[in-house]
Amino acid sequence: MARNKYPEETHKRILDVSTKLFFEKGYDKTSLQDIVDELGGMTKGAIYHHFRSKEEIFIAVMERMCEESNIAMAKLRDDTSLTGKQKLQKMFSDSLTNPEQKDKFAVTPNLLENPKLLVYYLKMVAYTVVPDYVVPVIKQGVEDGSIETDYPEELADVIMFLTDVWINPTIFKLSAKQLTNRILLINDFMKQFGIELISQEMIDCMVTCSNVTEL
Amino acid sequence: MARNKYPEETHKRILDVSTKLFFEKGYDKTSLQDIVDELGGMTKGAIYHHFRSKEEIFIAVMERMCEESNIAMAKLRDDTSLTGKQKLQKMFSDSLTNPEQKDKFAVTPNLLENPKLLVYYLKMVAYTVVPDYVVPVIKQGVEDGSIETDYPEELADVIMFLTDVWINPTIFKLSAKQLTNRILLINDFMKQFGIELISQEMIDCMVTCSNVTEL
DNA sequence: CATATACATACCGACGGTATGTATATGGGT
DNA sequence: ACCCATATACATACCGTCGGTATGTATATG
Repeated sequence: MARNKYPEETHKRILDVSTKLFFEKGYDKTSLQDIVDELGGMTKGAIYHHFRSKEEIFIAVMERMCEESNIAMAKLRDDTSLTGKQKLQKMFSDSLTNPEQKDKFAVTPNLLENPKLLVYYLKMVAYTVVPDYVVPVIKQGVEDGSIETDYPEELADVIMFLTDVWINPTIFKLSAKQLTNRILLINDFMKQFGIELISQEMIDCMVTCSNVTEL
Repeated sequence: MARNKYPEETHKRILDVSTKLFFEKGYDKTSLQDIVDELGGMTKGAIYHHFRSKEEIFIAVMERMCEESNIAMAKLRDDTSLTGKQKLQKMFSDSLTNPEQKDKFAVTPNLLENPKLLVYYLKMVAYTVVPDYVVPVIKQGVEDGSIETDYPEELADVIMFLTDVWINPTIFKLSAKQLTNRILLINDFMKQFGIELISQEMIDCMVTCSNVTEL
């Protein structure tokens, strides 16, 4: 039993199992033995044939997960039929309803108990999503007159920080009421820049869809 | 060589060395052997006599570090000679100039490379500083008329989140210009609630005092 | 002087990672 | 179509280091 015909299947299975465990138990608390056990009848040798380290598995897991949403954001950014403001609103609503990502993060008990994942997420937002997707959209909004600001970079950053981190129930446990209030506060903030990011129906949707702690 | 006369000295030395290493190298990358080596002529037995685990050392390190600033914040909160708004402004300026905390965080290359420390910091802000010190101050501000908001809890949270996390150069690398812009944006935001958190001289002070990356 | 304390020493299983062995799928020559 | 050298896809055995524990021992203390 050596030399499989379809090594890419094995590669994918390792990533699938690792994804599940990293999100369920956290990176630190997932050992390579855990991954081996979950793979069923495969050994550490197989894993280290496909990946050079546990860290490399983690990176591959995260990159595969982000790929899809990044493609979607790039498409939205390059869409020529929408104003900057409309794109920003769509970005926000998409981030709330992206089913695949939500499913994966749903099994994470709390990102604060999964520091490696949290840090990857923060870096991803700050160093990729903001500069590559949000800043261009806001700059477009400034040009087409739908958004008003003297600091497009900083505005992009604070928007993503508030919407992706501060009101993220995967990071901070929030009751439905707390989440609603936070969203209302963000909305007030955004009005300064001519943006109503969130409609009332969206707030209702978020509160019901998100895995908030019930009162 | 057994049974020291002054065990509390040993206890303190372990905390001192651990503090240094946890901030310099990060928690994960600091092994107990590193601590033993840095202690010079002491063994793991000594450490495990004073602490039950590496985790417990970390908690003791962090609690000792936070103790002082928490006492200061409690004093400020219970001061009867200031309005809520004035207290909030002082809290903010104090957090920028607290010398002891700054010294310790200054040696940290980047909190994003020190996930355990970052998470402790986030939890500390969200679950202790905000509810115990900032919310009472804002509620007082609402009562004495110096602050206007319908959501004191959420306002307290977003203020600390923006000022302690978003513009924290220990977490996100920022150039002097980026930091200035972020502060201006926060200031605009705060004006909605009748609060000018930051004066121009404070901005200058922050930018020069903070360990920002120079252009 | 008995005891509790403040350590030192020796040891443990689990961890991430490596070195090496082996069977088979693959591609090139005939 | 067949053979064979080679690269590949693993399995097995092993390594140093990690956090943590069990035990031994000298000394301060009451």
